[in-house]
Amino acid sequence: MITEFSISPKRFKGPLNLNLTINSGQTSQPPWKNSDSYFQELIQVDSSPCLIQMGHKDSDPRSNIEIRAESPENISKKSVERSIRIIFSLDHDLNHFYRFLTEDSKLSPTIDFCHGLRLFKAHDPFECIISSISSANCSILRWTRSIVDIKRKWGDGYRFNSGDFYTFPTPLVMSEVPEHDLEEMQRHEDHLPDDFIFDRNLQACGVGYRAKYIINAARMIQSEIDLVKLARMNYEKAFDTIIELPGVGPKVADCILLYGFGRGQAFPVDVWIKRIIEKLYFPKEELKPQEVREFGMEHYGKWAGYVQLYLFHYARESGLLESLRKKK
DNA sequence: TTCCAGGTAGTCG
DNA sequence: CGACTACCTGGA
Repeated sequence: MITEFSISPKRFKGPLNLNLTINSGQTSQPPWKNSDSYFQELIQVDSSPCLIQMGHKDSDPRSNIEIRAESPENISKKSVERSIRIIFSLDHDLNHFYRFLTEDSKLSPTIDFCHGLRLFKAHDPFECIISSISSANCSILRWTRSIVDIKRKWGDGYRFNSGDFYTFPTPLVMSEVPEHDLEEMQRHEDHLPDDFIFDRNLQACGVGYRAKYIINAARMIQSEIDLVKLARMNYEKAFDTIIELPGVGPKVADCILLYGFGRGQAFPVDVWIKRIIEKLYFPKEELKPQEVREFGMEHYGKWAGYVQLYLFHYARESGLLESLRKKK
């Protein structure tokens, strides 16, 4: 079944830059496949697989967003639109946010560099959790490639005219994946072909020492940690719960809550955000990551997540990042 | 070749 | 607690 429709920019507040949003390295998921100025990804809509293809008409960010949804099941346009509005944060009022940025002279320069950048939220919270764990101490290029690899190896595949797409595997599937070559080999016991290639294990996806974290996190989500309940908890309770997962420290926990669960008050602090905040607000002193986190949450309130996103992207594009490099 | 990338877990004082 | 360090991997 195929559904096509468009969303007028009049139906959300403020600009949207799809390309910027999708490719800004947010740990919700890897970038969507880009083909011919349209973006594609397989998502779940009403628990059914659905290939989304979307882009601005004539690649003009001010024009309608054109959307095509294809699914083996019957899916309503309304459900598709609801999913897209969530993933691309179309219900967030960026005009309101830009007024907030303008009030702080430290933040106002970010607007020009980030015009239309929105939170790129998870279409699968579990994928976001594993992505965030994989991103720790790792380049964006590498963790995104790992996630794509994981989907191809253990996700459910669907074939469309525009290519093959895969879901992210469930916690149950991930909890049973071999950690490394040795474990993969052991599972085959004694009937191994001579030309056997070890590639259906987690470390072969390039996640390195995080393989152990990922499998154990999947097991905990499978058994004791209920993501549905997590979504209903207040922030600190949810933070205390999710940080119990192996490989999840404060930065990753805040990323999961921001991108995976849409908690805008999250302020994930990595080394760059720490340096940027120090540079802008505390030029004479050095803060601890925890102090930067508290500063961000108190100072930026419900916009903390966006400020983090904008500061990071701004610093990266403006050259501020380079000037802050190697101080350690 | 050596270094570093959007941190975390483990150890030690 | 706070400070310190090892850690997979691959691109520059």
